[in-house]
Amino acid sequence: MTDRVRRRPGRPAGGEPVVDRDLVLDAAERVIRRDGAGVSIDAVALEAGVTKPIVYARVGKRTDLADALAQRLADRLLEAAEAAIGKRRNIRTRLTAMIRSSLETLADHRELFLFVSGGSSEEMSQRTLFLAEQSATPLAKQLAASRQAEGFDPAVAEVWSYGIVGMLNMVSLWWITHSDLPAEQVADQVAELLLSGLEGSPSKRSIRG
Amino acid sequence: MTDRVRRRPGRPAGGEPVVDRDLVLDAAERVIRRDGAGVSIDAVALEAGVTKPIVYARVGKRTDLADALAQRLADRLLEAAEAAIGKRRNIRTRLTAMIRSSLETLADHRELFLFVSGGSSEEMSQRTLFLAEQSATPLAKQLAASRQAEGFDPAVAEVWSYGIVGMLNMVSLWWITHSDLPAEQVADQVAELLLSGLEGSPSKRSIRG
DNA sequence: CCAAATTCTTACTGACGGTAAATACTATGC
DNA sequence: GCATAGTATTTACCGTCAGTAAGAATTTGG
Repeated sequence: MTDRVRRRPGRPAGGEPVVDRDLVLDAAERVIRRDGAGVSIDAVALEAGVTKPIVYARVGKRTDLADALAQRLADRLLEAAEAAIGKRRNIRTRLTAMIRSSLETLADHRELFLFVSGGSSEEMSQRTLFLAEQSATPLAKQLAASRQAEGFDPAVAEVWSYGIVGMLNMVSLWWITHSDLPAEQVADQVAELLLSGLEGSPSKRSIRG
Repeated sequence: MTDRVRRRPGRPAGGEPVVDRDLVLDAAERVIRRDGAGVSIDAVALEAGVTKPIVYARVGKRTDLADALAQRLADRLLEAAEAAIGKRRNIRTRLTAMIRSSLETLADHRELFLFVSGGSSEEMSQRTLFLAEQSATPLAKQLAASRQAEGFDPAVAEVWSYGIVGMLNMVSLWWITHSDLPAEQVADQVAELLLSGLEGSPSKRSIRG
């Protein structure tokens, strides 16, 4: 696995690079899943069967690697959410399904999530916001539209979508690392808060304990 | 300031340690505020007028430093929130004041916030959760009590408080780094979402655009 | 068959977290 | 007073890792 035979140096036949960017990213995901979020670039290179400068040539610095993996994670989150929502029409059902799929997807990519969420200070906040933005933008659009349709001010959409993403982010982090409640229950509770708020009419619905 | 004259090695006169833990932490805050969240331990030591091993002797590893500073930040957040809430009784007013003070406190300690939120993956999540827990626990207690009084299941309190803290966290990060809306307006919007939820009765209140 | 272009590796640098060992001072016993 | 023990501090070091420069191996073009 890690002691894969290394290429000899030299220009490869056919004028094609030995590994392309996606293969490096795949390898990065594998090794992060296996060895945790603290992997070194050397470990990624080893897993990909190449050496460090190749990783730099294909994907760039560590920050760029994290950005690229964040993009992949965002794509997967979006895809999973769409699949989970499916043909449901009820707003609460849709929201709950979305939250639950988000929880489960992040749990499935636990170390990748930690890798992407980690990093040093400035870079990390940029990336977190990027990830948030990816998830938040569709949300914000939908929110703005529906708010406007109901006569609300749509200006809340931006703040709200960041807020919602942050809520999901933190709950996921907590759930993944410190809780063993079933995903369904957590999703229900978050959906309840998001839909009805803290003052939500008490008689409206009972929450699973 | 940084070119402070260095002591020669040896036990200092008077039998008193040269600096205590709090002085090191103060120095760390100063240098983080000045030079950003990416500071090295050497820089902290230099700012404190001592050398690296002293920093390790007083506060421990980098993680411990971050933990200690997170604790300070949490204290400050709590203090500011209590001062801001003051004698207000209305729940919406209280919540809005709390959110606004949180935004402004974090903006005031921007780099410190980034330092504490940063760090490497596993450590960072621990600390984020710790910070969240510090802020969330009082909230959770209050929530549980009031929910129970209204006939709700209080089990939502834990999930909700992490969710609320996450929302605040992300909105703060976004606001600090990417927005120039007035704090008051952002606080209003977040409070609206938290109190009434996405489905909040449209006629209830108009939001400042 | 030689030269140019390309791809990859070896080998290095610089910075930083963390620690061991040496150094300088105080305090105590005789 | 003087040696001895003890402690606070610095110097000097190690290992790791991100990032890069220089060189080796191979193919393509003439």
